[in-house]
Amino acid sequence: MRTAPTILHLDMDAFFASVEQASKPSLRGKAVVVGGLGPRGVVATCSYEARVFGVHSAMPMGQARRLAPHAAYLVPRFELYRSISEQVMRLLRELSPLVEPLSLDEAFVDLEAGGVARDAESARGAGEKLRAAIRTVTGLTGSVGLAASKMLAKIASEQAKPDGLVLIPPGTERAMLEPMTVRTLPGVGPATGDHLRRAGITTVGEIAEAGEDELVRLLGKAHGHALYAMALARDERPVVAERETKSVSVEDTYDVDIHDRVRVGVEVGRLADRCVRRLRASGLSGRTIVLKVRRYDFSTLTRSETLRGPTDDPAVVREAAARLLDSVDTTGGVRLLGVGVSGLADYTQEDLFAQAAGDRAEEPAEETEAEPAEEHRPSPAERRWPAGHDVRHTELGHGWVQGSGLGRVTVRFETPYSQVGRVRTFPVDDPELSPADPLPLVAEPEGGAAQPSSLPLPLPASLPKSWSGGGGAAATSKP
DNA sequence: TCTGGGGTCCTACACCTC
DNA sequence: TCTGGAGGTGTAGGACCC
Repeated sequence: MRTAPTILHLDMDAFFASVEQASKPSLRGKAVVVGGLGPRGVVATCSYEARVFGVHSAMPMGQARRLAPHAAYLVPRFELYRSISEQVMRLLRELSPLVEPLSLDEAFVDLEAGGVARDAESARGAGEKLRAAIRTVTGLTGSVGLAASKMLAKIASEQAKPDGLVLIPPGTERAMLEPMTVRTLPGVGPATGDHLRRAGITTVGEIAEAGEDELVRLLGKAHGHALYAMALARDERPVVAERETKSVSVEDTYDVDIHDRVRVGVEVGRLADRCVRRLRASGLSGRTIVLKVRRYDFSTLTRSETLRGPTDDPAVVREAAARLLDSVDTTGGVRLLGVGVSGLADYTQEDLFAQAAGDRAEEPAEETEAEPAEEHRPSPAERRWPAGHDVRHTELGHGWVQGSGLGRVTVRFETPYSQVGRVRTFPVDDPELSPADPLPLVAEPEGGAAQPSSLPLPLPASLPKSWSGGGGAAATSKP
């Protein structure tokens, strides 16, 4: 393990919710919950103000609404979050070529590989400059952890939240870890946590005391060895810049369980098409087709089939998924269906079966979302005007959708740079109202690309010209 | 109260080949 | 020739992460 705390973990604070607060002045300082708004939606992220009421990620939306009835409930806008994430990742790459993104709002950086830090002092300096640059470029806050390994850097950034920086000095790691709960360690979730608790192990120190053999006996070889090493603060995993994709999948949870077997088949076909579109967009093909079914009672099963060679042919994937569905009992209803492809390759093998199926194989339509099934369509108002999305009125200017329904849409007219705006309600088909692209969170400087000279880090190129976050977010277009 | 979506990794077992 | 492993592959499920 390295001797200097030169691995940095960045975690943006309440990312989706913070982006929404930055783009909507009326939500600043308020409880904001972002997630699926349907009857089976869950919370993706919520602001710190919402957490005060006990709301947290992965919580069912209904429960969140009971805990925080006055919070703002918004549909995620992944295109917008992705574009802001790219700005942040560019700042990280200014520090080092070794940047490992974990998600839109989290990444590891190897500062030593970038030559920007050799010791605790220079690492801390780089971390503080990064936080300042993120704030300047995006207007958002991120928390930074610095340590000699990935595991410890991640624990440090967790301690730093919100809007802070924590550095774990080398040599202090074991003493720091000992009293912490086992759930602090990556890879210990509810099941492993319970397992350990039943064996009388609740702290990291107790894992170390129990010994490696006992851990392996309790949790199996891989998990046991890994956890024991982590408890001793041993983590040699390098920061890896490029990760190969191992599988591509799509799935949908339905607002109401599907009982009709024909309809289940139709949905599986749609999911197969969507999965192939994603596969092709990444220039990939795959050999193993996986069907996932979650039944009415939440029991989940998967069925898979491995083909002779990789394919990206929609007809082949549809047919394989249909064969897999034949082996599944769906009486009682299904709440979720999914189709995935693994065993990926970056080439396809024309197999005879695909050629035979060729005549029947029409290309999947170039749509971004499959049409939801007729009987579960969201109302036209909800579909056209998702909560939180940006709109433009010919006279009143830029705003966002506060809510819609019953033929009306309520809009608050404000921008990231304005005061709190006023609310107006319109008929959903008002010709003066149209969906709009999100605005950058930080106003571009006068005259375009010119940047102030006092910035702590070089800025990336000016914001993307096309901010295409408008229509795509999934939650309200779900069947 | 009622549990998303998109992934990764591990384990266990059956089956096959050497 | 028979038999018992070892090891690879395919399949299913579980846990975990963000």
